[in-house]
Amino acid sequence: MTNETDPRFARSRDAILNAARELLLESGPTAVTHAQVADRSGVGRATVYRHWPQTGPLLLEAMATVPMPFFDKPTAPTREWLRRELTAIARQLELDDVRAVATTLANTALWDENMDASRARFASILADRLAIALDDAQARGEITLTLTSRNAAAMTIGPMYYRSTIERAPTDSALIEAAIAALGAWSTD
Amino acid sequence: MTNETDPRFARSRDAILNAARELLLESGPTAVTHAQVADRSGVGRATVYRHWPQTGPLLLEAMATVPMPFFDKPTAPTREWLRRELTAIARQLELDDVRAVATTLANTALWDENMDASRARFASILADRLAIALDDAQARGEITLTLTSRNAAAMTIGPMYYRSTIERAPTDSALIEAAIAALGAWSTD
DNA sequence: TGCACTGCGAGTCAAACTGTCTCATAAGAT
DNA sequence: ATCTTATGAGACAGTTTGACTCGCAGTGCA
Repeated sequence: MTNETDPRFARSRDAILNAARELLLESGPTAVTHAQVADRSGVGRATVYRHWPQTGPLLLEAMATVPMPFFDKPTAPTREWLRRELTAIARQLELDDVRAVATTLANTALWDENMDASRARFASILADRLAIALDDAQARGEITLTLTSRNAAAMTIGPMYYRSTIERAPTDSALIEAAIAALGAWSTD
Repeated sequence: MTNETDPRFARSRDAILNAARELLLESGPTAVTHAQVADRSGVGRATVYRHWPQTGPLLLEAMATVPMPFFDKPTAPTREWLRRELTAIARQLELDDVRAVATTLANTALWDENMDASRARFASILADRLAIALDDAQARGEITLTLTSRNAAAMTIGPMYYRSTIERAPTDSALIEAAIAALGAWSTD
């Protein structure tokens, strides 16, 4: 049967995933078909079927190859860390492929349960990491939260996400600062 | 040729649009094909082609039949009006069809310029209305904005949009209050 | 180096789907 | 009552889809 370690297998797999990612970025999720992926990757059509009999999982794995913005391990002071992270996320959201993956995830998840699981995983990683960082910061007296820490992700990423996907414009630093300030009262020292 | 006022024409058109909207809601934008719309609407396949030779414009018009949340005409006091409007938008975002239209718009707009024009129109209506209302409120001394009024839509709708489309959970009132507070310093009288 | 293994490309094939056209019908206008 | 015209049904070629073959060649092992 299929040997996962065979270099030929790995080569085809990579070529297919690359082509799928390119197609998603250039023409959207509907362009990720067996035929188009085969053409683009130079791999035979039958080979694409062998690796991914359904295009859904292929699209899912292709999306996973795009590095998505996450909250890195928090450092002190939390406010500076948060500012850095949010700025990085804002910059990421200006990249075409990140926007493509994010909006495809949000949209496809409404009808595809595998995609929905992926969305949920992504959302909870972001929410968890930020909540932990903020709870720690509060414990250290850096901030007095006016918001549940579970609301922090929506409050900070939400505006940037809306700005880049609906308003389709870059996020300015004023928006980031306002979001940081909205989390609670930061101690000024 | 085609007579726009012919009741037969209007009947078919309505049936087609309804079927397209239902298909979008149930199975996503890829389900809006001539064949499926014809089946669902009970209209002949040729008739669907006669009305909309391309499925793109059909999807666009079908989406326009879903009532999307907008900022209504502002009333005083602005803070109460804003709270009411945001609460209404949050409730709208919990409806499946509104979420389907919003995320389909954001996603499809990345590759379809007609969809992108629709997205831009929608975004600027929201941003304009809110900006005008807030500038007026500031002129009347109700608030001192800490944010450009152009940033207000992203700051207020963004968190709710992220919450409903990425985190897939209802918006609580604390999130709305925090967003309102983040706009600036409200006069307390 | 030579051999056995197995993933691969190319091709075939039926089924389904797409887009276009024709034609008889009946709903609607006059 | 008669003319107009949107419609449904169906035919049709061209394309796409998904499932197979088969000979070939890259790979691991002796």
